[in-house]
Amino acid sequence: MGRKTNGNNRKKSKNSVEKKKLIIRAATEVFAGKGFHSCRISDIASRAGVAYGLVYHYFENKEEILNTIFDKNWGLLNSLLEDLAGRDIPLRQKMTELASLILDAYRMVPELIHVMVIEIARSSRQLSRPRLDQYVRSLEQLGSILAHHQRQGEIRADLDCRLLAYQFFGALELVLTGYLLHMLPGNDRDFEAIKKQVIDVFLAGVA
Amino acid sequence: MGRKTNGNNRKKSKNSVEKKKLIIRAATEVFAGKGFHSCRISDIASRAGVAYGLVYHYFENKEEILNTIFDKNWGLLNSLLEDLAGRDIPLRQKMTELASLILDAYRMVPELIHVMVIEIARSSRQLSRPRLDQYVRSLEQLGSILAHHQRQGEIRADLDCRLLAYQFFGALELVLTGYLLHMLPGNDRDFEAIKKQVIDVFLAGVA
DNA sequence: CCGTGTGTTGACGTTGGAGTCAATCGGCGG
DNA sequence: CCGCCGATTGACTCCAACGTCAACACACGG
Repeated sequence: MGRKTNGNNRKKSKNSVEKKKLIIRAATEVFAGKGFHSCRISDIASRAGVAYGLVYHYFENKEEILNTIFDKNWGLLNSLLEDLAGRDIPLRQKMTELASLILDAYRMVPELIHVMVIEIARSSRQLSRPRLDQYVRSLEQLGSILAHHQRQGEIRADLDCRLLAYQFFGALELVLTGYLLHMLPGNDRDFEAIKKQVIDVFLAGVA
Repeated sequence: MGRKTNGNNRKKSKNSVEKKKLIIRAATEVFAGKGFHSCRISDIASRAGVAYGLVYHYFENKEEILNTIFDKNWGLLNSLLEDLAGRDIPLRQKMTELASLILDAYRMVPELIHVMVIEIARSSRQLSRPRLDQYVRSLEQLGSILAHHQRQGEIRADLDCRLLAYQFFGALELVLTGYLLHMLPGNDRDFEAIKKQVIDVFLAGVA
């Protein structure tokens, strides 16, 4: 299968990195399709078109695959949030960028988002500590962004911003779940309308 | 263990009904503690203080236990929603009753709510059809309640009530999750404040 | 007082699937 | 051309947990 191993470093061939990605992609699809718990390593291997044992060559176990998927992608969300915290733009624009990242990501790679939202976020008990911390960090970050705008008078003073962050995230998340479970029908035009409504209602609610 | 089997019907002694409840209670605690997937039947049996095999005397398998828990309690939610749909009271009062049912239930039996929210609602793939249907039905019911008030002019005409239902539920749910995962601290006083804020923001947002 | 039933027990057989590993492949450097 | 070493394979071992089942307990009716 491998071709030229060009002048990279010796330890990891370029090919090996590709293989790892291949397995991650396959795992994402399988997790989305059968769920994390009910799929077997062999499902991932055969979906990726590699031997059973190879999965263990690249990953400790199933859990580590899930963690890898989570870390890489949740990191994107966190860095957007950190970025937004530093920028001096209207609240609406911040909320729009946040909602866009999440909803657009779904449009691009629905299986990935399925795994992120359904399989990981709510596993609670088996959600390993680092995972939970990232989750919490996102919420806290959003909370402090909101608090900043509250000081500017854009948000009513009597509201708890920490709680508001949970409310907004929750609303976004269940709307997404509706799509994931095919409860809500939707095409691209609808998507923009949804984004708009979620943000409008939130902003009108806190103003 | 058994005492008098009084003049009940012959098939099921009163005692047997109690035993079944005992197992359900134990299962709820265990599910909440270790998660549905990672707990064993033997965990439930020993928590209930009964023999392993007895669990199979009362239930087909682990899945059926979960379904039993779900059905009984989600039914309560659905009947409240149906009730609210028929009553002629202000929107605020309806939302308050709904939020109260959910949040107060948590205050009474946190482990149960933990299982309902975390373990069941988001299992999606393995969520058996009847379960999913009940879930959807609740959302639809709330959606039509909102639509009714929209016709009365209490909700802006440009909003999609179906989507609003998802937004409200989602907000409530993630706030609850915050508590369940101990991300949000809370005592009884806070609880009322939270309920108020979630409803206030929603109503202000849709008005 | 025995016979029948449901209630209850825990050891046992089975199995799905995780994780191991010895063997083979294949590219690259020498 | 050779030998090394990472990449790759899939058969095999092992075990946890499921679900079964034969036997025992105990209450009641006859």
